[in-house]
Amino acid sequence: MKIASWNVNSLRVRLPHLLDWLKAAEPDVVGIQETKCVDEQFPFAELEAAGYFAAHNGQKTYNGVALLSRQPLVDVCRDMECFADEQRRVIAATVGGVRVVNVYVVNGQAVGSEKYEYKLRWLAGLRQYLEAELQKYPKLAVTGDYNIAPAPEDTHDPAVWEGGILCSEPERAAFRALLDLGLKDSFRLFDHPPGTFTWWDYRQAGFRRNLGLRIDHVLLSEPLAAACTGVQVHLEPRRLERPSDHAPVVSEFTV
DNA sequence: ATGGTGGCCACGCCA
Repeated sequence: MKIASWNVNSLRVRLPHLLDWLKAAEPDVVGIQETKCVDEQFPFAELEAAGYFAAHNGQKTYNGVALLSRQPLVDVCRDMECFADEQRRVIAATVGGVRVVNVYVVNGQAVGSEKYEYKLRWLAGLRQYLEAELQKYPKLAVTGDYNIAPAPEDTHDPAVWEGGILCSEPERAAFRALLDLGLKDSFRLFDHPPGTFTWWDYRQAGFRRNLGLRIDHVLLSEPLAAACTGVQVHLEPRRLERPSDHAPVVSEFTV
């Protein structure tokens, strides 16, 4: 079984890339972020033809998250009960006994900004939400664009990034608070080459120069972490013409 | 040099 996370930066633009990648990678479940479309524009038919059930929590222009699955998606939920939010950033569903929560965490723009304060409030809400989900579902996977690089080695140049947005201590503390619930950063269960990232700025030839960050993560509860056999970043879609600025992250399981 | 690239949408916002 494979559970993946991918920020596609507009699903309508990236649908051909997504369909090609689904065929090549054969993930069982995919959390998609930044669909940037309303539910009426979501390509249910194309994804069904590709063999995937889908659930979407969309809005116009910004944000928007979806779950794709080869098996039916059960008990779909589109908000965090404990945190009211007009922005569409969460979707959760149960697939074959595994609860999958897919999140698009607030970017935060700049440390100290209003959006940054919203990001920290949002992450506190996420912690509370996931704490309750873990009570209900021992097998929990949390896919997402977290917009947090957990450690200096998750940046191409700590001198540039440390203390700034995506890398500030309060953001990292909020990420650790999620792990403190009993979740594992699945990527760190395995060894990876230095400079393994999931996002590269479109500007300044960031991908070609590997000026990246690791900000997309699949967190796993203990039972799933114990069954996880590997985590990979798929660079192929990032090499294409008109790519998303993010690459897919795939966690693989024995079951 | 406070730029730069891209998506949305039609100008500025957001990342």
